[in-house]
Amino acid sequence: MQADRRVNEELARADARKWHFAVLATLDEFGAASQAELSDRTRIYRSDLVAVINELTARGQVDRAPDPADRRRNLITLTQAGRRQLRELDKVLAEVEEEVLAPLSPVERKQLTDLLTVLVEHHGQPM
Amino acid sequence: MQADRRVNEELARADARKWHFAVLATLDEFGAASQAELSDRTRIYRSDLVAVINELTARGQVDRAPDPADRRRNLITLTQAGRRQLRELDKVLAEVEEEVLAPLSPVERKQLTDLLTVLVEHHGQPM
DNA sequence: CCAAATCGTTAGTCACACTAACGCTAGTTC
DNA sequence: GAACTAGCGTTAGTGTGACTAACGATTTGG
Repeated sequence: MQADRRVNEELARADARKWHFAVLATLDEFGAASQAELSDRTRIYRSDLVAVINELTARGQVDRAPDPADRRRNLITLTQAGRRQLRELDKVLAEVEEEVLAPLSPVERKQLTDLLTVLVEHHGQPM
Repeated sequence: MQADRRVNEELARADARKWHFAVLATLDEFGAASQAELSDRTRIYRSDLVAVINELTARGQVDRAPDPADRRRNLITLTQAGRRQLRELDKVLAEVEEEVLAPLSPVERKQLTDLLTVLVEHHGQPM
């Protein structure tokens, strides 16, 4: 919870929240996608995603356009500004991570992430 | 987040939330206390604690009475029903923990809790 | 004795998880 | 090709939890 609070604080200073980061990072990793795909990948409910995409488009960080191949869909695309913001947030989050993990040695950090990775992968989507 | 969701689900089935558990457990560990002390120990804001204590008294799990030694204070006391509920919640949470940590061996579980303990103790209250 | 601090309380904001329902579009079936 | 079904985006609303501001009552320290 304390780590979470620090993350939120620092993201706020960069005019962002966790959801914004999640969407930007997902678009960067998997490329342009519909809102439904983003919802699946980020675990953000499609109802909440609407507002997030609104905010990101208002900041010019993503582009929302109807998908010509399926007119029910919106295609969300990462813009240059979005890519810049993502790099910025990556930096911010790396700093917080360093701060949070400060008391652990490199070996211990690897142990911790390995253990947590096992947990996440074990109970995948459903749980 | 998935573990948190499971915890919330199971607590809800026992007619409780995380805050209720936190207060009951703290009263059990440190004995009767004022709301301000509970706020310090549980990290629940004193403004939110009011409602939690209201709910716990409504369920008969704690008792709220003015402290004769300092009439600004309310003394919160664990009742028998509160102790019973705490034991119940302990059981529920142990089950969820077992479920969450299922893929880890006993040694790995100890590693994980040790690492997390280091983190929590390193950045104590402030952070 | 008076000012400052503490305590409980009320009211309100914000982030995020989650549900229900509606209109639109696409694919399927008869 | 009409009707049904399913998927998509959107709106509105609920509940939990973190956090702030302010107020009346009481206690404490100079």
